[in-house]
This record gives sequence, structure tokens and C-alpha cells, in this order.
Amino acid sequence: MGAIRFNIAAVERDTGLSKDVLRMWERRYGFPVPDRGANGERGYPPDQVERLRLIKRLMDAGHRPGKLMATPLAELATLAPRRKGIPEPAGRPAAGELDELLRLIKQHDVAGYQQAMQQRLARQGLQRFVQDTVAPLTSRVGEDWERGAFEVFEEHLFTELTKRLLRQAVAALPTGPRAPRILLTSAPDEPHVLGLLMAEAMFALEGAECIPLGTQMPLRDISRAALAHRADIVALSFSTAFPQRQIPALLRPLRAALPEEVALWVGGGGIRWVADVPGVKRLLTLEEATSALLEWQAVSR
Amino acid sequence: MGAIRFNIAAVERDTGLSKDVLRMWERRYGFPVPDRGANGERGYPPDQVERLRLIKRLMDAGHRPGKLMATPLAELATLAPRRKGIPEPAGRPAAGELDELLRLIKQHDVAGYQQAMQQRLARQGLQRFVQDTVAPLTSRVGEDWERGAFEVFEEHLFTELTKRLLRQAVAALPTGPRAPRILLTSAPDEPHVLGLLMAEAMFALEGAECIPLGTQMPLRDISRAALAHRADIVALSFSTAFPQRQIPALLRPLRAALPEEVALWVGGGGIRWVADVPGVKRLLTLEEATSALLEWQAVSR
DNA sequence: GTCTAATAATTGTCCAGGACATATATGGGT
DNA sequence: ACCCATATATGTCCTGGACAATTATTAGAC
Repeated sequence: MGAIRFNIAAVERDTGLSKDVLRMWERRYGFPVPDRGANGERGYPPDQVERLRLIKRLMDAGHRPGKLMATPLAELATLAPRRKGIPEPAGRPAAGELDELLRLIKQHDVAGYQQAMQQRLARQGLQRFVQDTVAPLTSRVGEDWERGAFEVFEEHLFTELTKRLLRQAVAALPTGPRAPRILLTSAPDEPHVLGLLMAEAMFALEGAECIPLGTQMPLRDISRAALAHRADIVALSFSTAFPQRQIPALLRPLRAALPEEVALWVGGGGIRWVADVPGVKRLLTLEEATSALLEWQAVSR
Repeated sequence: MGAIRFNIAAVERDTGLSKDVLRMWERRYGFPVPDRGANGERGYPPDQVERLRLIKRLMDAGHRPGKLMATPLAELATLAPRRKGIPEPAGRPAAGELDELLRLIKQHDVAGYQQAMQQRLARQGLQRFVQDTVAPLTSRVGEDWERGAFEVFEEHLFTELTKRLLRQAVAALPTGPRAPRILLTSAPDEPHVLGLLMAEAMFALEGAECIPLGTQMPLRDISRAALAHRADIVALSFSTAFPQRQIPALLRPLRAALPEEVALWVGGGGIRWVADVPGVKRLLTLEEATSALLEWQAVSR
């Protein structure tokens, strides 16, 4: 019986649940109950890891662990998102067109997806493409992901291909010294980059000079980078997956470390229900981001 | 005295040292010694965090923690890499040209760097550009990084701008159904993407169909993706920063999970001193990657 | 002297069980 | 229906111990 077992570190990696949480759940709820290795180390069987992934997904969708642990497996699979839904933008494009794009991803049709998106980009222009195609598509992928309708690798493929399209489109815009200078990055535990790229596209379209620093920048380096690049604005993106309660605690010291004259803007799905932080501008939508930029340009003229 | 303090989770994020390690070092070596908050929680002052970052960097360069803890701060700053150096490729291009590119990054000259790289790409063609410019440049950045000659945000800027250049160049290549189908990704704890992009460029140049899945793919999803995309080859990249001892333990189950007829290729600086794993092809250089591909195409014809 | 193998030191990861802060739910009053 | 106070649920941190894995050192063989 060469039964495969995962140690607690591997489970932490695969599920995103910390070692502390895994041990605590075992203590409190009696699940998971891993085997024990020679030395009392936990060894998780694959089916428990699978179930933990499912539970994690449902928790991200708003369910509470206590209930989930007590729910039989068969029922778990049927649960729907419980979080207060994101208010749907009114003038959303026909969902049918998005479905077609999603279908291409789920069929793993790389060339077909790229071609369909290129066509939309050409037809809509970059601004409408970002607002009416990429943004709602990303939301849909996020929702489907929460419902378990996407495999990990399908979500990765979507992200990778969409990233490439956006980067390519942004690269085609005129460059050169312009105003304001906007430094774009994300917090240390935030690896998601699509929101950042959408913001970059919108800012670049309005004539800002964007300095893309990728994701996961330590806080101290964000302020150093702002100085080094003489940035006017630092823009951070938080995805819905980011632990929201940590955001204010993270923004306050950052705001304090930045020179007063450097603006700090934050956006992304993760900030929707986060309290305001003094000196930090929350941008709930891409439209808001654009108008904030126009305002900046008007004031500083 | 509103002295800033970091909790242990923040220090883990910022330094990459696990909570367990931070507590263990405190117990064993007497450093770091954080203050304690109201409830006995550790609160690390900024200078200790700074020192921990330095120590981490020196450890990645081959130093042992026991010595480092006992070394006075002034001396720490002077330590050089201790690891056995990477054997220099013989026909390396004039270092002077690379220095010029590095200088542009260190001056935070976004436009200048992009322009210089674009010129080199146009002059050398994609294949030579990757082999003679991007690859040695990445190595140089890695070395300078270990020496502490780069800020975090400078390294991020380099990575981001270089990624964009490569992606753009790859996108310009002809596409369509070709052979073999190569799935490109990296292991769960490996976020570095440049090596993967260089490999993609080389493979695409020789007529392979590349399916880029981004980085950090859970193992079970790698094999699922290989099936879904009917891949002929799965290519993984490991950077030098990846804990090398974990690599064989990671490759063996992956190899077992993949269908026999799907090849598994690994490359990147991280595999240089890793033992061979049966059924896994190690590609130590980009040239080797190209010839492996040509061989595959010859055999399968 | 140089190589190899055995031994010792070093270092990271895991464990148990307890304490506490904070987030979320629940009930009562208006 | 709304708001506040209390209770419950949940995650993070703590201490101190054990052990496995890696790396260095020593002893012996050639």
C-alpha cells in the first residue's frame, strides 16, 4: 500500500491554509484528521487535501469554517457563494459575449481565445476593451472560480493570456516623459497582477507615465521606489482574495513613510468593504481611476 | 516615542524567514530580540528587520546563520558570496555592454533601458538576444543582487521590463498548431518567470507550440493541464533561489503522475547541482534546450 | 598529503496545548 | 426595522520540547 501522504508544509502550499490553522481545525472540529508518520508528524491523504481545497474555496466565497466542517462531503459540493454579491455594474455588456470567451478558455483553445480577444481589442479600442471586456471577464472568472467551475490551470491560462494581451496593448501606446508619474505595484502578499495592468492601461491612455514594478513589493521598498523614481502617485491593487482586514494596517504605515506630496491610490476588488484611511484615495472602479487622474492633471496644471 | 514595530507575520513577509525560524533564532542565537507588546507578542524594530534582510541575503549567498548572528553589523556589510561560483560560460559577451544596461536600471531610466534593449533585440535577432543579452544579464542581476548591489525595487523593475520585452518578441513570432506542444510553468514555490520566458522564446523559435501557464502551478494541476492540453512536453523552470534539496522530491511524484509518453524537462539555475531523476530531462543551458527540442522533432517525425 | 568514512555540530521543521484579540452572530430593546 | 450589548467563533501568537536533515570536522586508509 504505497499510499501517498502530504506533510503539513505541502498542504499549506497547496491549500493556502496556514499550519496553525490546519492544526487548530484538527483540534477544534476534528477535521482534517491526517495519519501520523514515524515521528508523530501529520501525513495528509490526498482526499483530505482535496476536501480542504474545496473548503477553502467556499470560505473565500463567504462560508464559515465551523459549518463547513460539519457538512457532509456530498452537500459541500452543492453550496453556493454566500457573500454579499458585488453590485453589478448597470451597463454590463451582453453576458453572452463573455460566455463565448469563457468557453474558449474552458476548451483550452489558446489560439482561439487570443484571436477573439484581439478582435475585441481592435473593435472596441483599448479603453472600452479594458472596461467592457477585460474587467467583467475577470470578475466572471473570479465568480466561476469561487463556484469551482474552473481548474487551477484554466485560471492560470486565462490570467497569462490576458496579461499578454494587455501588456502588448499598453506597449503600443505612445511613451515618453509625461505627467503624472505613477508607480504601480502591489502589497507583499498580493500576487495578482491583472487589476494592476488594467489600471496601467487606463492611466497610460490619459497620458500618465507609468512605472510598472510588478507585484509583491515590500512596503519599505515601495516608498524607496517612489523617491527614486520621483513618483507623483503610488498606485496599489488588492484583489478580492486579499485578507481585507489587513489592508488598513498595511496602508497606514505606508502612508506615513511616503512623502506628503506623493499621493497614494488603492484599487481592486479587495478594497470594496475596507474603511477609509486618511490620505489614501480609494478607487472602486476603473472609471473612478480615470476621473481621479483627470482631476490630478487639472489641479496640478 | 511612537516607535514603529513589526509583528512577526510582517517580518516573515518582508524577510522570507518563517515564524518558526525567527523564534528559533531568538532562542538559540539571541538575535533578533524584539520588544514585547501588551500581550507578550513580539514587536520587531525596523533596524532589526533591516539586519534580518541582510542576513537572509548573505545566507542565500552561502553563509551559515550561526556565524552571521555572531558577526558585528559593520562586518556583515563587507561579506562576499561564499557559494561555489557558477562556471562562467566561455564565449560571454563583452561585460561592458551588460554594464551599460545595468547602469540604466540602477538609474531608474525606464525609457532608456527599454530603448537599449529594443535596439539589441533588433540587431541580434531574438535567438541571439535571449542567449547573449537576456540570459547573461539575468545572471549578472542575480549576482549583483546577492552582493546587495540592487534594491528590491530595482530588481523588480528589471524583471518587469525584461518580461515585457520578451513577451512582446514572442508574440511577434508566427503561431498556429505546431509540434511539439510544450506546456511551460513552474513549481508551487517558484515565482520567477524570466527563465520560463527565455525557454519559451527558444522553443517558439524552433517551431514548437508553447502553452504558457504562468508560474506556481500545484503539482496535481500540472498533470491535469498536460492531459487537457494534450501536451507532448512539460517544461519546468527552477531559479537559483529555489531550495534545491526539495527538487527531486518534487519531481518524482510529478513524473509518476504524468502519462509516460509526456516528456518532463526541467531547466534553470536551480537544477545545476541537483541529482538526475529517472525520466526527467535536465537542460542546463538554453543551447541544450534548443538541441533537445530539435532531437524531439527529429525522433517523432 | 589527499581522499573517504564516521562522528559531531548545526539548523530547520514539526508538535502540543494554552492564551488572547478580533470578527461574526445573536438577542433584546426601541 | 434598526442598533447596541453580549456571546460565540475563529485565527494568530506564545512557550518549550523533540527530532530529522544538512553541513562541518575528525580519524583513518592509502
